[in-house]
Amino acid sequence: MNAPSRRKFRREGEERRRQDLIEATLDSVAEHGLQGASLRTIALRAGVTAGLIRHYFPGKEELLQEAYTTLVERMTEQAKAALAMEDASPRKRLAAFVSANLNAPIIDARVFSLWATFIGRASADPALAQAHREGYLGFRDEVEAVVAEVLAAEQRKVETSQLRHHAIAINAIIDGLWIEGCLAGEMFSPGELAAIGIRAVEAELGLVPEQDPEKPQTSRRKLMRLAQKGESG
Amino acid sequence: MNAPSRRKFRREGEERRRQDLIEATLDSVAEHGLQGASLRTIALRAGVTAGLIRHYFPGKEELLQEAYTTLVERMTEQAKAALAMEDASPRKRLAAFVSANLNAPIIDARVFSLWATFIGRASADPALAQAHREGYLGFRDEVEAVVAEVLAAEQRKVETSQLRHHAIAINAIIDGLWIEGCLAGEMFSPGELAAIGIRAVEAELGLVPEQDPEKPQTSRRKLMRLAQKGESG
DNA sequence: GGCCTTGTTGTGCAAGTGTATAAATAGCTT
DNA sequence: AAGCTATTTATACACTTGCACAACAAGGCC
Repeated sequence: MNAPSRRKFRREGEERRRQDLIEATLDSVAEHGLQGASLRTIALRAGVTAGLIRHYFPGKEELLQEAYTTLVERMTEQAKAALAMEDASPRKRLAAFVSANLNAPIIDARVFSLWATFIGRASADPALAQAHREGYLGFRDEVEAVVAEVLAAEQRKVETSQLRHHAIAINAIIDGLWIEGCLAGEMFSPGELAAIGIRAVEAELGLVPEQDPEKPQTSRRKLMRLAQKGESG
Repeated sequence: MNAPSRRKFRREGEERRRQDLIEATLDSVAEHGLQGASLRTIALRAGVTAGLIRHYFPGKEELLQEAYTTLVERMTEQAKAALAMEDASPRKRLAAFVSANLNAPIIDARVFSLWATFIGRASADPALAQAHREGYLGFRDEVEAVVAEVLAAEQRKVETSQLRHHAIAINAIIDGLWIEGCLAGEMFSPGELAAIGIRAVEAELGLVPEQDPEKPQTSRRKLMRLAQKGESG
């Protein structure tokens, strides 16, 4: 009779369990920060007991590192996916890329919380720092590639240093707007951030605003004034 | 003889002690994150014993909140200080503002680590979220004010919604570059980030690039091409 | 069915946590 | 010099933490 009644359990495949544990870790960190993400909390969320974690990970630190790596991969992968449209014009692809990065699901409070929590430790933890840098540089390279295509399509030649500067600036625009959207999404109407971002990116590249059929004179006048000032200076 | 030899101590003024404890808290968080910032660690750093903290703060949470408030105040204050130059032209002031935000001491790994650590908890902690929002909106209002001055000096009229969009975009540019500089300062040559930022901001506002005495034709040609495209579109 | 491997649970432990509170003493007041 | 008071130390406590390990049972294999 009242045998200690051990908890029933199922044996899951290794890959599945590891992924569940990583997901539970990310959930815990997003909700309660690194301090609130204890092995017991994580295990509870994953539907297992704490001891099991040690069977898949050498220690807590390794679990957190794998969780962060997973997060970075997921973020960059999602972001780059927006560049996949092969057929569209470079300019349209760039706009789609910016737009995708400034809407759900990339604009997301949970992901931002995770990003900030981990990145805050980057200056103290070389492993985190490197994981970030790789993700960042990969992202920037993608940006630089599209920018090069856009400028080529506009038949404009720029030096490589200028290209790099464009990529850095555009990356900053996207990052900055991403943060604002994640932290205070309700302050912006739907699509507003994307519109701001696209306009800012195109301004950075010196692209002529697309003709607005409503009032085409505006941009024409603006351009004339620009040219005039150029002559006089 | 061997009396238990209690530790010697000095009585400091309340203001001084509170400030020391807050500074020790910020140091601890910057170095080891929220998880590593225990009362004992903080007290050790401040040169007191842990029990004393309870004499100045109701609990750990309140100490952390005051520390974060202090941090935000310090950051926004420093940033706004760059706008103080009353005599310069609006455009020069804007450039100086951008430049100040993209150089030391505002570009600083420790401050960034603190910012990220705390902001990562903002979506879960309403108090942190509000502290951030107030600081952010204050900053953006400053940006918007300078932008308005700059555009007025250029005799350009823009709607208030457009003004807001400019401020949001410029804010994003500064934030994004600030992050890049804090996380990977050594990837940029001195002044490079500021140069990128100023150019991006001026492009956002549609300001004509300042005439480069070395090769003035370049920008003139560029402007002519811009104007031409405007005519044809 | 019975066995074996190993994924999984449960318990134990030392170290560390925030909080509470008693004891001591620094420095002002008189 | 003596006394007071409030700052500061020190200790206690209940609780959590990461980690180690022994016991167990799930599910494949023969």
